[in-house]
Amino acid sequence: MKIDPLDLRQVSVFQNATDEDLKLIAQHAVERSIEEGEFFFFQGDPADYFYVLISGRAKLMQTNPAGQQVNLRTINEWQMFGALGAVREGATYPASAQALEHSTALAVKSDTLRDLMKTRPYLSFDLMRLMTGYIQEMQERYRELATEKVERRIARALLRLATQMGTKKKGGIELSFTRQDLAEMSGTTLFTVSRVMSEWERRGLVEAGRERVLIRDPHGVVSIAEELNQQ
Amino acid sequence: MKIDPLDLRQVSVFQNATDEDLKLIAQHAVERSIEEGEFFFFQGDPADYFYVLISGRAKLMQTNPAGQQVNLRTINEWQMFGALGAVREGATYPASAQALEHSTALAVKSDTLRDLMKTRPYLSFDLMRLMTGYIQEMQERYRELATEKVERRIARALLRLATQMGTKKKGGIELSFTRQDLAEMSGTTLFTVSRVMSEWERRGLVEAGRERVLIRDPHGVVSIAEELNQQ
DNA sequence: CGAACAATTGATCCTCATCAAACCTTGTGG
DNA sequence: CCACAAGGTTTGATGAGGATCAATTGTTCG
Repeated sequence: MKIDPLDLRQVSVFQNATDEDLKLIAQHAVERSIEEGEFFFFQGDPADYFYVLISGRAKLMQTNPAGQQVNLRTINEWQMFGALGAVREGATYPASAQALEHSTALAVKSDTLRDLMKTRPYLSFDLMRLMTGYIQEMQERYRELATEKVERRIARALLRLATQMGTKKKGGIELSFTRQDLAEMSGTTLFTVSRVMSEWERRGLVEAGRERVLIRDPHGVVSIAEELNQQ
Repeated sequence: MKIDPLDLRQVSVFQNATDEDLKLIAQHAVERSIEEGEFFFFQGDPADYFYVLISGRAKLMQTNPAGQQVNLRTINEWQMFGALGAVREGATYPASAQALEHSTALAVKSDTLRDLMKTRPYLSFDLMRLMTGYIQEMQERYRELATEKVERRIARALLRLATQMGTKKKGGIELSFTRQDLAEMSGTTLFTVSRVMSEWERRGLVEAGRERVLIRDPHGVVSIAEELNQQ
């Protein structure tokens, strides 16, 4: 699959890049395709490349020494990932990137971006904008995890997923993921997620299936996520 | 209190700045002193200024709609805070900054930094380095909160505090904070922190007092923080 | 049809949060 | 200098919220 360099402008960090910038980046890019379950990189690897996903879906996750995982975020087409290494020379990836389905990404040497940014402030700004977004999201999720009850956390994770990768179907918003995925996204276990989903189904908020959830009543889910006096 | 502009080089983001840069920033800076418990800014305020703490201590914290708080980090002298707004025009602070003691900070219009960065890539890089550091720390703390037990989280919070603001005394490392602070830092309650501290004191790891902890056996605390098979 | 894997459900147990009461420590004002 | 107030800390009792484990039931795909 050959990529038109100008397609790279869909990447948020490259929204203000010139055509020349994009061509230059494309020239330095290598395409990498991997199968479901395989990894683009592992936590701890030297962060010599950053990636742009051009097809498929992946997830960023952290693992603790005991092997338990948490999902940091899911990566969709035209999103950049593994870019933290572009800033610190000699850095290592702070998380692992695993394909959720057959996926293809462009790999670009971190130096390339670093060099470009030296003379193109708009690139730095757009990358910083992305970073501040991550910081805010992580801060929020941290607070959530520290202060909110599971049901609400699951509701939030579901809504985040819906905006990130939900597809509107008749009757609601369709999502595709396992209970395990959702559990890792909300800091709980697949059992708890399953119970909560069953309860929601009973209440008519969602329709659950294997690796699939249809949100019938988005407003109802929002009200669980937001409701104040969750005594 | 008048500040020598060159002192600003102690700020990590300004480590590579020229003398002229620093003078320019100093010219645009306003000094603000506040008392213990008061706020430099609140979560949700327009982020028109970034700050550099020049004396005292402060904390960054997030509050949820119900009023529960979590501590994101403590701010020490010559650290920058509230800088996320320097990137996004029209942004609001994602957290509140409260003084832990009488504190003074330089407030600088976000625009100033934004304009400087347009022509000084080293500033952008140093700010990005700071940001990637935050992202990594938040990712780690998020994982901790999702997967580790309280005792270990408290141990980690304690160690983080020790490196950030511990002072070596004979017999150990001395720290100054309330149980409540530590609880907010590790996502638990002051009661649990108190119990854990008592237990550690019984084991000879620490010596606890009012608003004060002396770490007698740092290695012992580390082993609690790291130990694998915390079955 | 069978194997592999996702999901459900029930039973049990454990970690912590919550609430209440008492205790210490520090600083202040009479 | 003592008494008292304010706020930090400790400790106990209790219970809820979820994790964990086990067994069973879908679902999908070769």
